[in-house]
Amino acid sequence: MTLNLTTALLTRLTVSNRLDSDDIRAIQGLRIQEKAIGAREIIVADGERTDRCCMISEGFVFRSKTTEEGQRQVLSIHIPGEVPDLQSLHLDVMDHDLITVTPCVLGFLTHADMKDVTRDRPNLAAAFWRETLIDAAIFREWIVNVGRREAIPRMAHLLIELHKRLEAIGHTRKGEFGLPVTQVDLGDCLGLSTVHVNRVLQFLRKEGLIAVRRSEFHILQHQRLEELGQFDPAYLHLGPNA
Amino acid sequence: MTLNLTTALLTRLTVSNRLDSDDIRAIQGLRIQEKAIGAREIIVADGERTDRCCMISEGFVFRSKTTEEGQRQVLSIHIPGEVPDLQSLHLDVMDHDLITVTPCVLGFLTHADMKDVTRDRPNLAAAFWRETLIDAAIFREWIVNVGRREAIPRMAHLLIELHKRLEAIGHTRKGEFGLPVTQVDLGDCLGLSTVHVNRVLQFLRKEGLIAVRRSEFHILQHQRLEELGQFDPAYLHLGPNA
DNA sequence: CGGACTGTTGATTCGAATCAAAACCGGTGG
DNA sequence: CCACCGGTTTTGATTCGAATCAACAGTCCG
Repeated sequence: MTLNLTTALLTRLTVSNRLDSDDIRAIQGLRIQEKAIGAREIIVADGERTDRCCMISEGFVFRSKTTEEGQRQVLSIHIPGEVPDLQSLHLDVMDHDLITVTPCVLGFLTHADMKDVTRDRPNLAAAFWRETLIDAAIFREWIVNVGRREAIPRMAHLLIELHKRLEAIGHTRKGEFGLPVTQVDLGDCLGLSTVHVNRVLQFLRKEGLIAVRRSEFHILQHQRLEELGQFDPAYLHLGPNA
Repeated sequence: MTLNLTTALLTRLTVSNRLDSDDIRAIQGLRIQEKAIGAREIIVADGERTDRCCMISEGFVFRSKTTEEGQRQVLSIHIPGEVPDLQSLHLDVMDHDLITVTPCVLGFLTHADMKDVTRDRPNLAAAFWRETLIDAAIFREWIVNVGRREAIPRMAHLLIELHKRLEAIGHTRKGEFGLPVTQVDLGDCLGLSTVHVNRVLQFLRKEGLIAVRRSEFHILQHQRLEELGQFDPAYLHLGPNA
């Protein structure tokens, strides 16, 4: 069932890139090795070398680092269609962990194949390069989020970002999206303690901005939440290059 | 005097990339428009579109974002030989500011030329791609720094990082390096207030770890400062891909 | 000389971490 | 079916790191 894998990848790629029919055919021709994997499993660890990239077909994946004191910081949340370790194509050693948050279906692409297809099709090379640049843009925004925003706006910003990105690949239903993460996870994303995450979420619920039940997040007042989080979507670079 | 410009670029590129003689010739053949510019001047602003990239020949450049409340967060510090807006080649709109910290000599490369050279020489495309990936790796470490480290280790980490990067391009003299930034700047890099930056620097001086006079930083006890900052240089990806 | 940054100091406030304990939940197995 | 368990969420009390506020000293420069 490589079909679903390819579809997820193409859906995500065409959100931010203009691909012609030959590009699409080349993507469809890629060999992708499918693998289902459980929640909380390490895909690639900090310090490892790898000869393949991992595309997410279903589920959520974290990139994270853990400090010597055992404090974890999540660096990015990845959603279906993304290739969270695309950088391994040109950086030989992993400088962080890649770990599933939920049970996932992954598709593995060998570096050899990726190098072939990017050499043969400059437009695809540009598209994949661009994907890594968008990752970097999101990292930049996270630096601002963690460095300069207080807990409540920080959380608001994260939730809006996730909603926007999931919306772009059609994984939302009128403000609702499934995101099976714990409050511990959210704390690790935002550089906050679990206790404080809990209080921030309570505040946002009390204000009627969001509703959460189980792992379903529901954004009730988009406008107000975006203002609260000082959200400007420019950094997501959704939509193809002009 | 395009010679100095090209030298700076090549010095930096060969720190992290293996270039063959044809690659080097191609770089040397690039048209670079030189421009001297004062301190605290905006090179490209958030929201702008640009059709060229900016290479630093001399001086320091910040990438930064400013929140609605006027709080600035510095995203990265760039040193001679780097191309801090290389991402503009594939991201049409700037999502942050690029601003000089000191008087600088810059070299501008048109996107058209960059696209030509990367299309013709896949190895150079990979090298430039890799540069942007190393930028992203540094962003990731900054997320950890700002999100999970307290003020003193955070500062220690930044100083060690800068020393290592400057050392790689031969801009240090036994632990000393010139870095003409104010304490306000350091605060904006680290997500700390100016007052607290001052106290942290005093602590590091009192402990005999660093000495600062004017804009000259001197790292007196490397080992101890690295331990204090929990520094692991892997993320800098110095040295070419294995 | 005067003015504008820059660096320094002390007092106070505040946001978030930490500590500690309870309530809740979903699954497991008897 | 229910008791039990581990992980998660919630609550309250307390501590702590860093921001803020407010001066003041030092330095550079026109």
